[in-house]
Amino acid sequence: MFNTRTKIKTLLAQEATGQEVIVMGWVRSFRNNQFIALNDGSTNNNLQIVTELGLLDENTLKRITTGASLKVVGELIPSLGKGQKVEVKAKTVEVLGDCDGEKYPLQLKNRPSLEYLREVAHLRFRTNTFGAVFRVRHSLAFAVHKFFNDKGFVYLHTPIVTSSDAEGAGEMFRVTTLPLDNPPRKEDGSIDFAEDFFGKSANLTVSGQLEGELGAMAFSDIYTFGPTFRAENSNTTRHLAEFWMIEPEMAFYDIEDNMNLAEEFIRYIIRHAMENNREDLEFLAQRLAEEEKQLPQDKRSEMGLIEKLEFVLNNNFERITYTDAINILLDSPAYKKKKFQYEVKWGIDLQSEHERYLVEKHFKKPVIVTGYPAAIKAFYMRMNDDGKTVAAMDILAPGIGEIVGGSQREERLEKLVQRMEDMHVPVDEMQWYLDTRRYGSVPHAGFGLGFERMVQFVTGMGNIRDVIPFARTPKNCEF
RNA sequence: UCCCGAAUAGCUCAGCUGGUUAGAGCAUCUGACUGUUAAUCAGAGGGUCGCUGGUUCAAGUCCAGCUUCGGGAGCCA
Repeated sequence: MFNTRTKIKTLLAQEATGQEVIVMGWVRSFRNNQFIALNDGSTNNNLQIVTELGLLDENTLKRITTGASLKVVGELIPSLGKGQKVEVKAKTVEVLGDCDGEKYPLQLKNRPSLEYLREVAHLRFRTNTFGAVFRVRHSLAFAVHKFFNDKGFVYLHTPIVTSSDAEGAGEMFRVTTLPLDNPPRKEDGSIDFAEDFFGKSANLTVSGQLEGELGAMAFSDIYTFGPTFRAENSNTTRHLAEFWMIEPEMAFYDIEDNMNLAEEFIRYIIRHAMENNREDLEFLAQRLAEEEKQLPQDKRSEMGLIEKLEFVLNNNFERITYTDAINILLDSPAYKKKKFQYEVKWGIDLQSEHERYLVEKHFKKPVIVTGYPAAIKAFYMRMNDDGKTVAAMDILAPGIGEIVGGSQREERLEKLVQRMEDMHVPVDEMQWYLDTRRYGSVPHAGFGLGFERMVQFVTGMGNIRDVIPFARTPKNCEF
């Protein structure tokens, strides 16, 4: 058995009584031919390994370079130096893997930029920032499952490859095995997808919601948590071509139940990270604070990262209707001073600048907007009694914008079919979906939460490409 | 896709209104030192100035196109 080591996170919490320990990890720095800062990814804190002069031969000393991997056997003792509580006095040091200093792209003392690290994304996990980000990401993902599991939701795996293009959530990636240079064609010259692998045109999913509704009609409460794809040519700090989405769907829920669940859910996973990743979050808060020092005073956030998260835990989200939102905007000093680039009037879709104003200037906390005009929302959203608005809800977060989009679904068959026809959704292809409304239809609701945007919110990272291990964006599919 | 900005050493950046051999800090390598904490000290190596074309006696510097990156907008989660 090779792995008899103790992880560094565990060792740093132990009482140092000179007990023998085995540690393995990667060299972060090597000072004075004597002091190795070793990291194994279990925590951002390094373990100091002390090698007494003369312990190691010349050759081994030369091989202990930044990035090299080591196996160290030694005694855990109280540190003689000031920077750390405990350290390991080495008995043996074995280089497991060499790391050529001339070629290694990560020399951390250079404080490489986030942009540069994106180019070496295969190595960036070894930095403090990305170590913290991806431990927090893991923790949030774990909390997602724990939250829903504890409430009795069924984790339903909706398909990645679909033939349905009804959701209209965006441009889709086509999945095909047809030859690109010479596809089979029908008599009218169009491509004959009957000859394709699935016998019809297929795409990568843009949402698991419709399939999720099928599950909710049997299990009552389900959720999906999986990759989602949009072939939009979006070049922003908050869009990816491949991202992870959480989509719960609940039978016997109305729009208010839906909002309550979403709010409880967001608080739960943030609290989980706060309780389990405190050190990483404090490191990220520090990083963010230093980054913001570069900004002019008026661009800096009023709250630090930790305060912001605590604020979200301790304050209810503001709930307003779309109509209220429009009225607040029309009454705002920003509107009167003509600060908005886009027109404000009932019926428009809220623009980024409007959402930012509501969230960051007016309420200064997350806001849930409900009751959007039917014309600007998807076909499956339930029509309100006014005949003009639908039971939709968006949760807007400071700095990120829309983090959740959800609705109570239209459970009445005739109204749903009418909406589909009005919005040119192919009713014939959607009979399987309409069956839910034919056979024991019930009021139900659900929402979608973009996981990476949540990770951005919790870690304070400004660019969504820095919160997913390997970002897929237009013109970029490395690694 | 649109608007703005950027691209100079492995990294982070200087390089002014065009003018000899393109600089700094860090990293790397060599040596010294040895309880260091972004260790310190001395020395060395390292560049097709993103690509293509143009203007000019002369282009890292000016112009055009392209590529990539960053910020903002749209689309959205």
